[in-house]
Amino acid sequence: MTMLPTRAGTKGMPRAERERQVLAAATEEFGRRGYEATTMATVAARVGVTKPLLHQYFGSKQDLFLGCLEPVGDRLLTAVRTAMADHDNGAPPTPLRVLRALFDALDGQREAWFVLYDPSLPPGSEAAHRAAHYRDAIDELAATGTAELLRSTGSDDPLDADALKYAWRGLCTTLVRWWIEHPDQSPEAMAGRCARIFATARAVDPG
Amino acid sequence: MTMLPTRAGTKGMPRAERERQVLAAATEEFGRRGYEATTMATVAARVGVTKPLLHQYFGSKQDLFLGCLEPVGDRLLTAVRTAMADHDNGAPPTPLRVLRALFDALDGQREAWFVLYDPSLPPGSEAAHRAAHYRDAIDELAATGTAELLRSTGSDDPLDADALKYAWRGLCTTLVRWWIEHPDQSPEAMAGRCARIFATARAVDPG
DNA sequence: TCAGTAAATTACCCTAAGGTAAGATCAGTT
DNA sequence: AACTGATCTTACCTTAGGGTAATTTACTGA
Repeated sequence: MTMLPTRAGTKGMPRAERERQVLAAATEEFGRRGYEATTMATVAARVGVTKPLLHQYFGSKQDLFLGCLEPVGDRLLTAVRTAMADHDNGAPPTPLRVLRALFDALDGQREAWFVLYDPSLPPGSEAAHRAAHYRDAIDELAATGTAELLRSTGSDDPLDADALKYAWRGLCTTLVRWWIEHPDQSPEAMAGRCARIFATARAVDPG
Repeated sequence: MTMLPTRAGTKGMPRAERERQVLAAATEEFGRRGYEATTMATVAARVGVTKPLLHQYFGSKQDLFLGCLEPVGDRLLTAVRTAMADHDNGAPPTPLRVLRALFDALDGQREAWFVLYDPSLPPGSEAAHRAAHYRDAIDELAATGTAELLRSTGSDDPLDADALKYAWRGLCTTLVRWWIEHPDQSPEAMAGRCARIFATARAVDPG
């Protein structure tokens, strides 16, 4: 009698399921094209539905974006957090552990990274603030790692620390982008490749 | 009698001068906000003029973009080319020489870098192709540098080479972006900072 | 002084896209 | 068989922005 979580409605599928579908499609679309270039109609079409339904279910375009941002941000943040926490003495160095964690967390939906790092979010908007909040939280974690490094080389310039943190963030973004362009690469393969690349970079003549 | 390069016209200024003004403003705007988010009206307003004038002088929005792209692309390409050419034996290592050349070439108009690396260009458009052409030309130069490095570490995976090239490009982009957020930093200061950052990165425990 | 020309603007058109209102379609219930 | 409620669509409104046509303004030179 009571229809608790039963499939309901007409032609389509229950709301919860449709919402999951939409969020997956929107995350990929926002990540790939960016917020500005993504249209509600396109997202709707991807799941075989029309625009008004998205508005009924999620509200405005920005609300839909926020719906994508939260799970992605949480997932990435905890991935980095745990990767930095378990530093067994036999484990790979922290940067590689973090990268490996990111690749694992993004596997299956690699574009999700760019939901966090979308430069086309309306400045000053709720979406921009929330995305920045997640970025800052991740940067915070990165900062503890880089600070350690900087002490070891004797640099105490705070701007150096900031730039290094920034460079690390940019490097992660770049590597994820490369990964997206090479869909056949597994997270493991990527982690190994990063290790080799780091080793190569270390071979630069220090002038 | 003949009015060769004389100041002409009415209230404003001669066309050549206005065009230079517009190109400077548009380059900054395209670089800062990206192609999509830049509006003709905004660029026009920046130089105290209205939209139709831009169309009369440059044609379409894309034409205006191409007008910005060409000088920027040429400037950056030759900067990198010459930086890689003069490797005296006492000089800093190639990556740092290239960065220094970029900072010098971009000084006074740092956003110009992102005219080349704008992800919001209409896919398949003339603008996208031309920008890609410049990027590829610069990458080509970078590839000769990274290939040398890779030989020295024994890796012969072509994907490693591609990823390294890609990572280098991304690192440059990231460093320029940091620089834009720190307007008081001179090119010299940036070059020095990059050297310190590289040294710090080399201190990562190789696992 | 008056014609010619360059510089620039006002007023307009058209399309794309965010957003909404109202109705259509169907599952299950009574 | 009619009702209820969930799903989903058609048709529409509104705004922003690229682009154009026609006109105005003012300098220059005869």
